[in-house]
Amino acid sequence: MIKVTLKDGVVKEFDKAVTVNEIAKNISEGLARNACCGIVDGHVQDLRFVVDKDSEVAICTFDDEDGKKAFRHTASHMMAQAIKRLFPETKLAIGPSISDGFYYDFDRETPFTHEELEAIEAEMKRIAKENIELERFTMPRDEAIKFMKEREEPYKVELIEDLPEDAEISFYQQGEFTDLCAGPHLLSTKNVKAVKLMSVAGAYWRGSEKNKMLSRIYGTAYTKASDLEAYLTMLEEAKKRDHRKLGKELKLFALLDEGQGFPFFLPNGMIIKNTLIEYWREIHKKAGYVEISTPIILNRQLWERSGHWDHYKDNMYTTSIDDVEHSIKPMNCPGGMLVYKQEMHSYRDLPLRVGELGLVHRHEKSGALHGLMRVRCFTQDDAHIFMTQDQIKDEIKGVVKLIDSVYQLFGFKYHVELSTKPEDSMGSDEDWEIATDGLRGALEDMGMDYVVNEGDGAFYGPKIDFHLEDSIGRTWQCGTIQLDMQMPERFELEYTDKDGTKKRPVMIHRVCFGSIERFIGILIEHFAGQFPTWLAPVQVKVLPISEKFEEYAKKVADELTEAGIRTETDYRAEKIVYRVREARNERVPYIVVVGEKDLEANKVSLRSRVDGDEGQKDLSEVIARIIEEVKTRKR
RNA sequence: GCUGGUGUGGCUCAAUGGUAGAGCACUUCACUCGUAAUGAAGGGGUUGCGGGUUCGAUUCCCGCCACCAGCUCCA
Repeated sequence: MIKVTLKDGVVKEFDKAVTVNEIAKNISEGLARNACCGIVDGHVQDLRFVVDKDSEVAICTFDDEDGKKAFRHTASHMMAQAIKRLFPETKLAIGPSISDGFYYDFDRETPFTHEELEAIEAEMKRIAKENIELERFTMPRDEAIKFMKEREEPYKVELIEDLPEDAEISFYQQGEFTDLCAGPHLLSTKNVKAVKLMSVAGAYWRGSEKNKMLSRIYGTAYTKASDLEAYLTMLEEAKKRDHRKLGKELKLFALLDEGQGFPFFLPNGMIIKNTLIEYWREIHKKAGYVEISTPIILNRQLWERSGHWDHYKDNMYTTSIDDVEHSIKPMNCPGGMLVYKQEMHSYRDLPLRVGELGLVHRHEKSGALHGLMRVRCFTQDDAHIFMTQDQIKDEIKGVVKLIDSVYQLFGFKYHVELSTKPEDSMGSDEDWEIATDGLRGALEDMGMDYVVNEGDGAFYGPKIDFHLEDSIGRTWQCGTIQLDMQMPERFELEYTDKDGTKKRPVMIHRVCFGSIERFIGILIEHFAGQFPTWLAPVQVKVLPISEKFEEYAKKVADELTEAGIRTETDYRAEKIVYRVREARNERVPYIVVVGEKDLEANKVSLRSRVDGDEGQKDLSEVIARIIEEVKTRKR
């Protein structure tokens, strides 16, 4: 039973909770006329809905996604209201709620300064204090256009003009401010007090590069000041896990001016990269893959044949060899095709799974570069699977399982997207349908959750993408499975079927890590630099208490190294606390300290990253433990 | 590529229209130590690059470059 205070003060009880969006839908269908949601007095996390026609009430909480959206959407309107008060000449574009807050796009002669942002925030707080009620009303399309023309809001006029001619256009009004909006909103501005404007950035009108760039202000809002504080603290914490910061601190990789977007791997980073590759080879061998390596530079003719030249040449690096134009590979597939064509294939050979750790180069726009996440040269853990049409589903399932097992190992959360035929594509609609159905069918069979990304496929086929999160919740595409019926056609790939006729195989392009560089970036942020023992660049650090025990420390370190454990020593004439501190800052999983009492007992003192000081142990026990962790790839 | 912001020793940051300073790190010396910073001394910067204004620019102005946030893009 839910008690709700209605707008007119009447308390009603309901046994059914309905979400904000359901109500909003009712409104758009004309079933209800006025809907807002608000915060029930005394329970700031409860939002309420009032529908004035027949007093239907729906309730949701701020913890609901819908409730958060309504709350932050109102905050966004309040920001627009504040800006109209302070800078009346500003033109309004659009302002929705987003996952961690809201934004609003504005058109103004001069960009917003930091000081202006503070003034806007202060004005928003004033608007909250004024406790302004929000009212929804509608008018026919032509009236709505007139209304916004009078107010000199060209962007709003354009938005309304794009709506159907017979549409009833809804508006939300709060005091002197009225905005074109589908809602829903809070009942009043009064509870939107914990507001913070985060940043100003450019954003194209309607998301198109061809349009004018507007000023976008990002902000966030919470029902409680303490929640806002917690959010800001979380962001601060996340910054400490940034792979670019940790990459430098832990000496994993470097990004230098001498090669913008071309990462350098330092010895520590190289251990992680090589260890990942070792793991990759192991699981692929088990899954029935063979491995090849194809050249980095191949001639232009090949790229014309694959279609990459037509679709992608602006992003390819080119060079000339003996007056013949060549390109550095942006993808491995054409090389893979040529390898397939090296011999005749029987249906008995299929599916043929061919892996390649290929270094590819792509000219990404300078503004798109981001640490290891988006670079201009990276290693794809690629593979091409050649198969018959009736093997499609099983092969896709096999790859999905393989990718899932990789992500499980690290404890990654991920989401899956199915991307369909883009505008600029090759191949027949029929081929695309077969391919898309194959991918969708595999996902459905496996009961996987996925979102459909219309028109976002590769030019040669649809794809399933796996997205992983970084420390502040941005997601990056890592794994991908692409089904391709075009390349086999273009390269005239064949196999001999049971009846002796030549048939065309279907192929899958797929990666698990995606880019090893990006994957390492995600790993660094996920583990905050505290890699599982099997990946840690240094697994054990041996520290003698003082110079007197250096000899014993050396003996211990030698034994650890002999057992295949990555061991470092620190014999510097620094205090033991100092050297322990450094080893901890380096995120070394195990620290072994040796002094007088250890020497006497022929033992070592162990500190593990997980359990802290563990006291004296036999060295053989420590070795066995680390080896077991490495073997099982314990997290 | 676009919009905005930032740019000072290896790192984190301070200062100023009169040619730069701290901590950490590094080197040396002393301490010989029991689980997150022992002390002292020393070396290290053409203040991102190029112009302009000025008697004088690291500081003010312009251009470029790089980085950061977002947008666009990501076959």
